[in-house]
Amino acid sequence: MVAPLLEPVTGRERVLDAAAERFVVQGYAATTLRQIAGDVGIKAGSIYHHFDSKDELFAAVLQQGIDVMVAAFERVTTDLDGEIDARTRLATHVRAHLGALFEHGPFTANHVTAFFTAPPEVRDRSVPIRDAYEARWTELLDDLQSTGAIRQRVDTGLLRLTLFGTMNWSVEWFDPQRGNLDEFAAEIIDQFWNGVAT
Amino acid sequence: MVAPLLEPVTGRERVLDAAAERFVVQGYAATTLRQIAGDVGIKAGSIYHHFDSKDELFAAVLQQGIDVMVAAFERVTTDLDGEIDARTRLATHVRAHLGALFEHGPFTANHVTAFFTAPPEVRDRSVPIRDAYEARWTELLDDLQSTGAIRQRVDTGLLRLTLFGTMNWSVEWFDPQRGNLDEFAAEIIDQFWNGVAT
DNA sequence: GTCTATAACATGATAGAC
DNA sequence: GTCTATCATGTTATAGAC
Repeated sequence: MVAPLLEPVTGRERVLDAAAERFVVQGYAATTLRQIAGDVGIKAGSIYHHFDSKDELFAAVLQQGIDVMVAAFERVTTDLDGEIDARTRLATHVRAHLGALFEHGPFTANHVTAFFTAPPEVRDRSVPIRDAYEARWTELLDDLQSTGAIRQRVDTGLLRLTLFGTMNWSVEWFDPQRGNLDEFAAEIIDQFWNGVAT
Repeated sequence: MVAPLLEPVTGRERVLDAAAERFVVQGYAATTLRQIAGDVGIKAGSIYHHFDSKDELFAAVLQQGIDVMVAAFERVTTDLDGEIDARTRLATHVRAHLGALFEHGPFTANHVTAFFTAPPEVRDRSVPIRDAYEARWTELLDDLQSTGAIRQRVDTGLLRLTLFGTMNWSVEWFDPQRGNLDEFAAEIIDQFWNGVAT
């Protein structure tokens, strides 16, 4: 578990942190503004000074989650500068994605556990936010294919969805306390890279 | 779109059908009992004559969805009797799973689109229901591995989760009106079976 | 300007009498 | 099945404290 860079100081940050915690374990519907307010030590109505609605509050949580994911992706891209081995590049980004999910607090995990607990309007509004991150993955996979490391027959769009499905779904069952994230990432890569057939 | 085998006759069935439709497009929280009651032509309170709570109603929808999935799996297993080609067996089951999701009404799709919109208690209570279906997949994959068709190094538990992630997530973006379900299933199998590396 | 409390309203889930 | 009542929750308006 990596501690947040800065302890929340403003009232808005405190509300945002409490909301992320509640949403990720209880989901959108089961979380009440009175609970969040109680966690922070204020009244429900006061939340409306910081956010226009429960929807806006949840959207802000998702936005911060994506910001963390994008930052993790960019950092790894920089670290990989000069690396040409395709499998290493893919594996490093997979590990970074899993790290963001499991090692950077409740904001990123909300995209998996709570995203679909929100009303459709909120989800729809979050799609463009996610697109920014997904575009980086599409670019990566297309690049790996253009250099010849990934078979031409493979649809990189489908591959991205497959990878995301595997990585994100793992939030539901993988326990970083018991399992090793490095080994887990390695297993996923082996399966995707080589296939399952003998 | 395959029509339901029987038109709903009892009041309970009518409520269940209306609920499945509402839940799959609006999610759990955004669906009100008044909407469902209105669709059927009764009052909200009257739903409690058929179901003990909104939670129970949603759980019943999920249960029916799993029943359809299990039935589809069993039917294909029977059809495959004598088939020994491992890739064909896997591909046929993948196609059956996708068929259940896209061609058998709103009940099955609720397990993807609405499952996580429900409060955690409802989700937790549905896990055993899903386990019955997932156990059949585990058995299939283990069998394919024991016959030597799937590499020993592959974790069949992870493979099942990977396959489920890919197939279920496709509900969010695959449009059976535009795409061909047979070709889609074939692409997935190719990717999983052979891997993506050159 | 920034943050919060209070009170009131609308809607929805739910229980019970009929 | 309906009808009525109750309680929780999102939301708004208003006012008060720093």
